[in-house]
Amino acid sequence: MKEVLPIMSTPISSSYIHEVKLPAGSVHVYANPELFAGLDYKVFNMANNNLQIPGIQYMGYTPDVHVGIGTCIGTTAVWDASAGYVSPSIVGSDIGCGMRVHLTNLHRDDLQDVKLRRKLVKTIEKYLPMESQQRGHFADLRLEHVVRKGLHGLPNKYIPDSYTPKKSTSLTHVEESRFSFNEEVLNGVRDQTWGRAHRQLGTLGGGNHFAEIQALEIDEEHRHIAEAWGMSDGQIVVMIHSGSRSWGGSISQESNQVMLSQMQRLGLGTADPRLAFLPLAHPEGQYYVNMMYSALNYATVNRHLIAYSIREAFRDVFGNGCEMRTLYDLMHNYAWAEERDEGAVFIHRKGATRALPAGHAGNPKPYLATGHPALIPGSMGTSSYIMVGQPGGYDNYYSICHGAGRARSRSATKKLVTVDQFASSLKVGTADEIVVNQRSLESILDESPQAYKDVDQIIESVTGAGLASVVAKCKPLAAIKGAK
DNA sequence: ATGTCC
Repeated sequence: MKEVLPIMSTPISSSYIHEVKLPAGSVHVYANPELFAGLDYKVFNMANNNLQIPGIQYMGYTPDVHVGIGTCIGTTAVWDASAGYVSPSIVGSDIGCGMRVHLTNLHRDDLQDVKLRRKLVKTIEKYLPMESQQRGHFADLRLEHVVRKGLHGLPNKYIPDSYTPKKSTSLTHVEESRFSFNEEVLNGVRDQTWGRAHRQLGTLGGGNHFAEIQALEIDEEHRHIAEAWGMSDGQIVVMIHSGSRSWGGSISQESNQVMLSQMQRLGLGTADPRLAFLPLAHPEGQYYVNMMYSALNYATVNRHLIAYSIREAFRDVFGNGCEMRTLYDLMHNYAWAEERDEGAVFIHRKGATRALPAGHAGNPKPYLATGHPALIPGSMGTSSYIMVGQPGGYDNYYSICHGAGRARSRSATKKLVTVDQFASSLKVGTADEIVVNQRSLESILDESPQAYKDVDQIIESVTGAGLASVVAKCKPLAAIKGAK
């Protein structure tokens, strides 16, 4: 592929916000000077390809941006909501991939003993289903109800706080509890796809997906928000990172192929032959949007069920008085319509988290006054963050980072990092050990912190650019990774 | 990310 270099880069209002002008248009990059200087030129090459899609109104990069298939992870791309385009490449293969945090009534001191952390991890392994060894978990669930109705498709027993409706947070403290769509698209789904997706419900999956037990460190400046959200220093929380498993995977793959062949017929294309897109109004564009929404339902329910299993394990270890209410569930891979000052727009976020500020009408009701929690995972063994949006996010359509951002490929990481180095970053063998469920660290070596950029630099870029603020830092005590 | 080749 031909190398495309930025013609000009102009700082906008601060050294943290850059407008990079390319032959096909411009991309706004939110990054501190150090991260900006270290960006791979390939991300600009990729931006230039994406800017060739007709009618694009805006493109932004978050500080954790890195090369992906067709489109960088860390992209926000915007079209008109009625006359625009949709691209599975700018959603990402794991449709609905996202984060969830639950608040417990336990304190860091309760988990001081490394043996107790080991017991907790073992118990979570017992309750958390694995696709490869199903033991009848969730046999009473109808997958069809789940993909059609999201959290509202679950029987009451899976809404753990449903017995106190006024205090229930399972259905209210989420980005969306149900995505509505034209359900006719489901008629064409193969039996095998239904079956596999049902077996995978409530499972973590591989790659960078995880469940972590963390302890909170509240940011002094935003303590009032933490308190309003029910968070306190040393509080134990459960953070979950997962997506729509093979349900969303097959939608991505099939729509990519179908769209690329339709594009050929219509004479559409960019310099990147893998970059798939079609007009929103095209039947295959409509098909993708509808199926994508079913995957957003699947992904939200999947994280909910992972939390349900972990809650069962916590109650097994700590007794029935152990609470685990939902703080929030939100996604970083999707496309949907949003209202703006200028009218309705169709926004893609690929590895970008929406962080709405206080008072924004897009907040779910419980978070209207404060802004909703924006959940940002760190790399394994490093801190994660709970943030809140700031008004300065408007220009970037309120998108912030989605994590540390990969610094090197999985294969390059495996060559660079030894198992001993990984073990030492997890403090294995010490009283502070971050207990991991996997027996062989080698199998998840490509997830070691050395594979990722420094999450603190990413967060500093987001706060420095005025996009969002840190409400709490989350220090990991134990991590559960999915099986390969 | 992933049914890592229906």
